[in-house]
Amino acid sequence: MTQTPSQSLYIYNSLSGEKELFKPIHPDRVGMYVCGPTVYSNVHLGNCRTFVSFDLVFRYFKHLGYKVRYVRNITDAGHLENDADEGEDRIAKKARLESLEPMEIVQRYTVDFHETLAKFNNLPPSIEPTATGHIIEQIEIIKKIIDAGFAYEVNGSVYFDVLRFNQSHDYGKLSGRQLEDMIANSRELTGQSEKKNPQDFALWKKAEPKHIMRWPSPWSLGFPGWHLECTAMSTKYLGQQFDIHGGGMDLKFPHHECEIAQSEASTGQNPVNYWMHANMLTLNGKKMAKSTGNNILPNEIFSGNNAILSKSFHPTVVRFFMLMAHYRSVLDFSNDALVAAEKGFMRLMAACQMLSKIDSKETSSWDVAAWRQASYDAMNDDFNSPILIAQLFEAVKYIHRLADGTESLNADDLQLLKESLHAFLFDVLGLENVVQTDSGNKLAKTVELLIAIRNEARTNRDFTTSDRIRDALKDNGIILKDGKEGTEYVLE
RNA sequence: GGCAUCGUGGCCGAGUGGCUAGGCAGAGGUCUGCAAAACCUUUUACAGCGGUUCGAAUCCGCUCGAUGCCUCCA
Repeated sequence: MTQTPSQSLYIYNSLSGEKELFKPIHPDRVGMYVCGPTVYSNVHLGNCRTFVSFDLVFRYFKHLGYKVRYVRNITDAGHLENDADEGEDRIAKKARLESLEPMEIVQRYTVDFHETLAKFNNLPPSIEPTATGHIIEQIEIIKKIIDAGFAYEVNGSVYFDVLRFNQSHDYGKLSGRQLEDMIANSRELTGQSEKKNPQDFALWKKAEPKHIMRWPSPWSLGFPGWHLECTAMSTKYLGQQFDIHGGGMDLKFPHHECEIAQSEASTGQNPVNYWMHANMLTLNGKKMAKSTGNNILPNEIFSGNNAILSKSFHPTVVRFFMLMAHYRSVLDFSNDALVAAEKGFMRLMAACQMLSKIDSKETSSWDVAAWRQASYDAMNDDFNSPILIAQLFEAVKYIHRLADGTESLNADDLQLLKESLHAFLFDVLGLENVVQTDSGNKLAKTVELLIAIRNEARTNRDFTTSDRIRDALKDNGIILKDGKEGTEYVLE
């Protein structure tokens, strides 16, 4: 593989609100943490978009030659239904509703999560820790925060003292909020909270009698707060300071704001150099969310089993559709958009196959290196996959010209084009070539025989026979395409 | 109500001051027995109003509209 061009990668940092030159803490290494799912139900398509977005980031860093440690957690405890004072643990609730052990719920939906992301061709993270596997680490962090004076215990529960923290730190810097505004705008829902202030959040909760997930701690038999697990697991595997922290836009506040507060309170250090937030996938113009029912499941798309869909779609087409938008933009899901994406994707794949049959010439009439650099420039500008894809379609145009001889490439340039295109399509974007010709098996032999018979009939101007073969094959999902090089076929 | 983001041609979706984004659809053409497919060419933009500038989709202000967060959600 040829060397990649010199790179200057810029990342939009949510904390500063600007694109910043990426400088890793350790040369040639990247530490990245992304908030994973709470495994109490099937992942919906909106969830998947976030993980596809960060899979793109992961893949691109790897492609550039970085050694990447990608940590993505599984939240299997501590994520409350509601307000931290009264809410029920999401997993425990689901377990109660389905009469299962909480860990059966966790297992079922963790498996679903992995299977679904694998269909989208997401690479598995380097480490996938669980919240329940890191209770001890979480307790240790709570102790440090208490010792630093930024947390207090009430009736066996421990809360983070946001007001106290804000006196010496900036609570709200990530989400652009002022604590005074939050206080002014908060309405007391109930007067019986044991928290000092509504803005305080739980680090440890004492378990109610009905709460079956519980662990011993210095304060009570209980369970850790949701925000704490990510602080514990990210710093354990990536260090007190690491390069990139990602997650969905909806986690910016309060979840990520609280993570910053917890880290700064316990270590005195800002934990993350680059905060990245992936935007929402909408359906009917509204955010997909489990709680509102405004969502669509990946399997419904793969099977076409949903009223808004006209047909089924391959996972890689859905991935391509997602990557046609920038990760920081809201993307609206629709059948029409998917159909358009699919057609474009197929054209890309067809050109890719065409390229393998092209021969090199003495000279090059097209500057492949410049095209390649423009493609890298797109990705280096905050992972701008839509621009990269536009570049790939530019390459498609030239591949067609190479095929009909109006442009030419010498052997080196042709090789560079093949390697680059392949790398961008399959390594960086993580697409899969799903164009099926099925060559070599029994079906292929049969179809090729029928094509031969049909072409004999066409030569003899026996169009009744030739059309009969074409129509019959079409009825069985085999489409014939008559081209200059002969007749090819694709499976529907 | 507060904070933030956004409003681009029939649809999706890039683009932070001047140079064709791209895809899909539409139109014309090439090829073909016909069709499909493929390929080539091509039309329709920048929510509204005002301002800054030689010049704005791009900067500023206002208006209208949409979305996200402010309670759990990627």
